[in-house]
Amino acid sequence: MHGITRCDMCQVRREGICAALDDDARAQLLQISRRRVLAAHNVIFRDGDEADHYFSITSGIVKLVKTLADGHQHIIGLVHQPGFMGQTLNRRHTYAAESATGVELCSYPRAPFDAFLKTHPELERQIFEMTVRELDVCRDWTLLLGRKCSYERVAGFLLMMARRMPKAEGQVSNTVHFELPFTRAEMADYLGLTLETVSRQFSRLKKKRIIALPSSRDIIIPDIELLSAVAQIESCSSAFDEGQSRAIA
Amino acid sequence: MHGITRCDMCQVRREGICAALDDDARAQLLQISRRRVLAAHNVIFRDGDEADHYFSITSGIVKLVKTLADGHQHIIGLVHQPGFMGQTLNRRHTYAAESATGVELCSYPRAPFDAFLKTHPELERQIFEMTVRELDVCRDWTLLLGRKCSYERVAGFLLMMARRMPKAEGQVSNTVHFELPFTRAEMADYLGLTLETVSRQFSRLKKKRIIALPSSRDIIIPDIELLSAVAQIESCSSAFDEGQSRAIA
DNA sequence: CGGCCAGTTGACGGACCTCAACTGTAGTGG
DNA sequence: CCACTACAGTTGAGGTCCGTCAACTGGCCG
Repeated sequence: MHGITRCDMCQVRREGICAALDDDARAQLLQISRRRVLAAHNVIFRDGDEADHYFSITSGIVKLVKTLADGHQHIIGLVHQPGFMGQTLNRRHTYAAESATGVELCSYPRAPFDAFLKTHPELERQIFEMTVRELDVCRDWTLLLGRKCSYERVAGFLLMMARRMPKAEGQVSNTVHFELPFTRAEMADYLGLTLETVSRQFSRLKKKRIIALPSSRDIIIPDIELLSAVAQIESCSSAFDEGQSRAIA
Repeated sequence: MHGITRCDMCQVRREGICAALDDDARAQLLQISRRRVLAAHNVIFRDGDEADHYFSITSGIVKLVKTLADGHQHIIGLVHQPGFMGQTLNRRHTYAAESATGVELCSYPRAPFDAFLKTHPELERQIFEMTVRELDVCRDWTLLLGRKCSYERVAGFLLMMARRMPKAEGQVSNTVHFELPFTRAEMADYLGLTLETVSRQFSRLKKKRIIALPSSRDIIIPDIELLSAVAQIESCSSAFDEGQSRAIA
């Protein structure tokens, strides 16, 4: 009836918000959507902008950023594909969003999307569930920021990235290999550290052979279980024992 | 038809989840709800428990707590009245909930509540909005934990508490007076600090006359704007200049 | 009174920040 | 081809904020 739409090519049409919709509803939503393809480091919206659009991330990673008065940035969240942004009760955004990698997204003007939501409770349900998941992730992050030392934070970050990497077919090995789409400074802004500290912890992880770094963005994790153990250490000093881990007092 | 129900006495029936419901629907929901009244420091659910109930907090404050392997606790969130808990996609809770103050709540078994939700999208919408708000709060908290020094964190915490205090009738002054329902250790667990550091920052705030402490739990904030300024400082060292604040380089 | 707990304060050390120098890589243009 | 620049990243030296350990105070209750 509609012929081929861009939805048919979409990587995430069986995930994300569209997973909740049947073909008809998706075609209807398509009417009010606008496709955007962004290179890395482009602004999607700014802190203080009118929150007049919703966004469905179909490819890539988006940074949610607060800029402090002294110019420092803090990344309060990452939205990976398939993701959704724009749920807020405020009239204006309280943080900025920019593409961390190349990003593809569908944007929806607020008013017609809200109207569509009213007639499609299954979509609202889906967005609700995605929001609940984000809240869980955010709460876990407060634990990392509040209670972990720099070594554990960096390990935790790499672990999160590794777990989000699509597994190769029939992948069973513990080895993960991926390219980091972030600078040391960006990771620092996310981890509540400085870029120097992040770099030092990379060096430490490398020295202990928990990761290998063919180049600075090229991460090989020989054994993800090992990395996971490092990320969960709860006594900071034990991270500094070479080899044996000390019992916790 | 039903005569007087306990909902008629409820402080928050015009807020929280019940605000979304008309009298009939509320009466219906009442059928599956169970009222619980808890003193401070009682467990509502434990980390790892089956997530088989939802909870609507009608009075008091609930702590969401993760216990680490070394016995330390971290408070990942507070739920104030009117609040809602239990939205999770996991079969089991990933943190514990316990009353921080005296708490009154309505609990709803998961299955019938979910069924009720299906027929009352306005309630789902309400819970969704409350979840979005919590996500916003949680993201702001990551900024505090990731980028603020102990002085700012304690100020930020007091500011949050002060803002949640119900204003007296026609209150226009900048003065706020309330009783803290937390020990220094609990605040430390929330702020990612130690109880000693929290205590030191209380002393500092007191010495600078930003707060007054008739007793250790009795907080008087003479000028909330002043406290707000302290909480938003973005250069840590400037917090230590007595009197003048240094320009940020 | 004595025990217990919350809270305060001090001394000290360590993890992380700041400042700085240096390396490596990529892009530009003579 | 080789400066020259620009930027990401690494590494070191030194200072400081905060955690650890400890002693002390004050209130409460049996």
